[in-house]
Amino acid sequence: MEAGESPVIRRFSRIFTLTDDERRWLEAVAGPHRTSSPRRDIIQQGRPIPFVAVVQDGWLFRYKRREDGRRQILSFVLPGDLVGLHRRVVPVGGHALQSITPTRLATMSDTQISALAAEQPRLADAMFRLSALELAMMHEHALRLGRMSARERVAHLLLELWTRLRCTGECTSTRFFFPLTQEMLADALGLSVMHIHRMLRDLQNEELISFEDRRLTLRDTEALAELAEFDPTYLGLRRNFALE
Amino acid sequence: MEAGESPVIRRFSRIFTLTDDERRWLEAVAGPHRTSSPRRDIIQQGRPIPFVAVVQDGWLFRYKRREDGRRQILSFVLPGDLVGLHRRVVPVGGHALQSITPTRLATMSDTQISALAAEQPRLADAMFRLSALELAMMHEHALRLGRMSARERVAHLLLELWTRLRCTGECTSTRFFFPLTQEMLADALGLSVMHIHRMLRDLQNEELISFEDRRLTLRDTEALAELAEFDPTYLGLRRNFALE
DNA sequence: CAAATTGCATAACACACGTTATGGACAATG
DNA sequence: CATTGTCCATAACGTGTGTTATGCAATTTG
Repeated sequence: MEAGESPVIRRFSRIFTLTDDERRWLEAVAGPHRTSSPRRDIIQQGRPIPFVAVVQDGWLFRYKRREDGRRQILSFVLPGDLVGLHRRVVPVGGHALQSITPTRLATMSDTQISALAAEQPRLADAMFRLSALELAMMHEHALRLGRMSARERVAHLLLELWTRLRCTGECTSTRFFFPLTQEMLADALGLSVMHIHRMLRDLQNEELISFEDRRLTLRDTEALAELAEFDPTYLGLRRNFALE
Repeated sequence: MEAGESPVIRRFSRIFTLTDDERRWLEAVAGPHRTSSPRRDIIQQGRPIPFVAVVQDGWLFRYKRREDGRRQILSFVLPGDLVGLHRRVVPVGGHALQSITPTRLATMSDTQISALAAEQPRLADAMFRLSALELAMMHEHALRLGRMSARERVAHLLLELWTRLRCTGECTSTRFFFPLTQEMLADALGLSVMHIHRMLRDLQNEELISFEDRRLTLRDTEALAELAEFDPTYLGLRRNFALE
């Protein structure tokens, strides 16, 4: 895995070894780039999905909002992830997509997408696999929300984010840039801001994690993984990937 | 929508009008049928996905189990639903599939699946749409688990099941066969059995629902929908489908 | 046909987590 | 450069939901 490659290529490289042709195709597919400042709704709930794109840079999240204002964050979207993939079959999205940091998306035209299956069947498979992975992450998210304690939920989510970042080379140690607010964590994990705060304080006091600046350090990944029963196989990685 | 048709055909008919050719293809695609008695694991967590199939009859659910024995039910699988769709790209499943009632599955061969895109592009699209729907239901499930009260969760799930059953013609009134135990509801909704019991008792006392035999009656669907902010558009149906 | 298990029910008690209130550091804004 | 808002922090208190115990009818099992 070379430095300087786009996150998509690093992402696909995890699935299989890319041929030069496929590599070129992936580099060429990126249509016009769309940039966005932080805290902008890029796709709105109940509105048409405007494009298919690959995240080149930045963090985002998908969320649903209830009439009374309560918000549920469904998933975090990191560099190398795809958005809007279901545009062709479900033109109107049931959830919104919001940027957390400044972001850069590489859009893909509808014609490129529909030509994919015929021209690059292995890449089409890889995309299918990525969308299967998205479902698998939602399954794990349901497990977190339904059957984990607050403490476990926090630890589990932090480990998932760390693992996904390492998977595309966005992170190479146990410290990484962490732009999520406590409110976002609360809305992702089905908890109150107060309680997220308590859990983060506890984990810090126990020296399992620490914050400096806007950076998070996982000080004892094994203890965290045991605490949360974290097993990254659902991310399409082998069991001990997190402990390398 | 005619009686006696297989649930798959009724399901696909909701998406678009099937040609005679497509109808024949769908009827022919059903390979060997697999039947199962209640409470059997048909697919096991961490084991290869043995086949792709359409549910012809019966209720099932997908679930994950934690090391300490706690269980999270991810989704309920009803007649007309597809299972094992990701087999080709993710051979090992991250969750199990269990039958609730006696079930009948119509399996589809791998060659049929891979020929689908070329031979029946509209059916392939419909399947893609069904898998997008599965993701949308997981999103709604996350919303239930993370940001609804126990009372709302119960009402919302009952309405979802009712709507899905009506969608394939399994149910035509507000009363339907309901094989879920309180334990299953608890494990689906992230609650304790005791609390599910409390909520069901309350809803019964308020005459919003009632049970006779193993049949559930929704006595006031509008009140339930308002209570739970239920809006079936995420099921690919128009907003007021539930109130027809 | 016993025996064991499952599903449902009621009650008392416990606690994990939510709510509300308040303040301070910092960043964004006019 | 005030001003406003955001994010984080600490504290006291309230409650929705979990836990444990127990019984009984219906079902499954040997």
